[in-house]
Amino acid sequence: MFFIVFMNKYHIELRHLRLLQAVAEAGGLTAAAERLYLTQSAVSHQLKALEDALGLPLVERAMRPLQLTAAGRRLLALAHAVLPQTDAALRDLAKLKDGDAGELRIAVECHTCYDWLMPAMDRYRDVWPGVELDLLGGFQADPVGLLLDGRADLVITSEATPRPGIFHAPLFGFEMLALLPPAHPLATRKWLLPGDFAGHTLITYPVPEDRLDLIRRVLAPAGIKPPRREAQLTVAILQLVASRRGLAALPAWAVAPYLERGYVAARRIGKHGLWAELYAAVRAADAARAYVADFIETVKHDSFARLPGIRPAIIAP
Amino acid sequence: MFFIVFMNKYHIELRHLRLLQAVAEAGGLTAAAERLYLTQSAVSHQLKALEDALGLPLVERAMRPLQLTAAGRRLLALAHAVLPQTDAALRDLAKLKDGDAGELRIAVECHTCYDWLMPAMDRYRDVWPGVELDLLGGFQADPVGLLLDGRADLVITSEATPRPGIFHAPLFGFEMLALLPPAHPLATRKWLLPGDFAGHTLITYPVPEDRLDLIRRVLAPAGIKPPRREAQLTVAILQLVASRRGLAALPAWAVAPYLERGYVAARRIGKHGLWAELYAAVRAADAARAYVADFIETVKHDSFARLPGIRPAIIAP
DNA sequence: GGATAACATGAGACAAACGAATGTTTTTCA
DNA sequence: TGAAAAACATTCGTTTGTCTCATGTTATCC
Repeated sequence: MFFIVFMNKYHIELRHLRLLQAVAEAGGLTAAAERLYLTQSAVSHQLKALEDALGLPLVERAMRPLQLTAAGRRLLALAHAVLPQTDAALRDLAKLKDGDAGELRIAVECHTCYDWLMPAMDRYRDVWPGVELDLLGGFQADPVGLLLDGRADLVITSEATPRPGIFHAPLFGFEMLALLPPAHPLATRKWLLPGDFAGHTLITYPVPEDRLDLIRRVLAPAGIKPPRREAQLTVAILQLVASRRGLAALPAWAVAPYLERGYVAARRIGKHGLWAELYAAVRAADAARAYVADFIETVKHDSFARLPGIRPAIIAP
Repeated sequence: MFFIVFMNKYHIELRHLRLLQAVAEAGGLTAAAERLYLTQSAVSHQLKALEDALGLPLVERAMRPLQLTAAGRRLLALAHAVLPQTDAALRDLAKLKDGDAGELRIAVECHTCYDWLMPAMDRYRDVWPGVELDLLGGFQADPVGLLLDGRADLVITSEATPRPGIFHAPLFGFEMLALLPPAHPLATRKWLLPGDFAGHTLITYPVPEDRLDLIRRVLAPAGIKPPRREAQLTVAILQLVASRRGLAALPAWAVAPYLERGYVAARRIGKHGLWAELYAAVRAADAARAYVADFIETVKHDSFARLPGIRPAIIAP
């Protein structure tokens, strides 16, 4: 045979662009694998296959955190151009299929969640103008019950206990950080242990103890019951911590702007940190509706783009 | 289990967009399959899988030629937006790999080929401004020999006889049509047989008989040797046919504009027509160079977009 | 300089894609 | 209108590709 049949102009696929985007955003293969719900091995294999096919390295391997090469950046630019167009097209197809109108009454369990929910809702409104969005106010003892009552259509919750007729879509995992005054003695520590909270007042939102992850999952098991003081607003909690009235625990994303200004200090709770997860609960009958599924996708995508220190949700057992 | 895990948001791939584009351009699954170098079965399977995943039909099946549905047209719009961007990115990556400069001295065997070669070269120049393009003029007895002599870098030829060190890239297949004066008695026939040429003058380009497909593959095997008259230019040949000086055979694409005006009539040669193929011959060492491979791709793509009545090349044995 | 986290690699399991053969529907033409 | 031809669909077996598991290697952090 005198000549090679080189018909096989390698065919790049959207899968590869999604991979590269995840690697670039997550800053590493392992983190990218989590986002894509794949193993690290699969990501490594796929990236290598892509690089081999192109004949060019896409990431600088001899350095961590990983950096993209010039070729990688060019392909990432393609991903940024192409993937949103693809999403828009799929959204249009979904509208052709199920219609573009609907109603979404949203109840929120977690106080700080409004921080990211508002911008996500704004983005959602742009692409689903025909969907009526409503936010339900006030504290709810059993927010998921609102779904079954027909008084809400979607609930943001940190509980994913399976219930008949309810579908829990995982959103993301986030870290709760302990907050202390800037010059507090505990600030010398890399992370805090349950005992460190003894003898301090705990400043919290006005919710029952079993809704506070720090108490339910860390302090109560260790038999520690610090006195509580309640505040309605995030800024109020921060102000009380800064003025040495006690300690608090808030999601990392909620305090990031205050940490930058040195207003308070933050430390991990336990060596690996205290992680919680958020879910969007919907009626099972609604889970397949395009405007519902896309709201959940929008929230996830928007959160990963905006919130620091969050990680993909661990899929429910 | 109370709820479905609907993680599987279907992942559309570029392969699907290429498929849909091919179906839309070719006007049917079978023709699309030829262009994609797949079987009709594979195309049917893939399209059905895509439609099932989207939950929407993309083509109107109860009607031929096939028509796209609204959903199909929306997805085709995505393909038209996305695929050129992808090609551009891959071209940029190729330039990163192999550089963006080169030299391409092109020899052309077939007289009419300039019709499509010129516009294709213009398009190529836009994306490879660093490549020096030259057209070699004059008739060549052995054009592929120019490659081995180092006097040309690419030859457009209808011969694909394997030769050491030469790679033949198939471009496309085209039909040779017999041309006759508009009111000629033979014009009542659906197609012409070898015997129909007996007793008529054959008007041809000034090349040896073995370069004329009509003589070599149809008339000579049938033992028919009509008198020849030569003309340099395509319009001259057409003018001679129109003024009843004889018959001719030219590629379908070359005569299409004249047929529309009723200047001459055209008929198939044999029931299934007389088909020929064109190849781009390059030195094997050059076949992998990005600027060479992309020239070939550009010619193919441009030809299919512009030339009527061509079909994908049958891959060489 | 050892422990740890992150990436690479090889082998096997599994699923998706493809092709050959064949069935069905639509179109064409007598 | 009815037979032949062309085009699309379907079934089944094979091939190809993708993922995971287990393990090896490399970089980073104290």
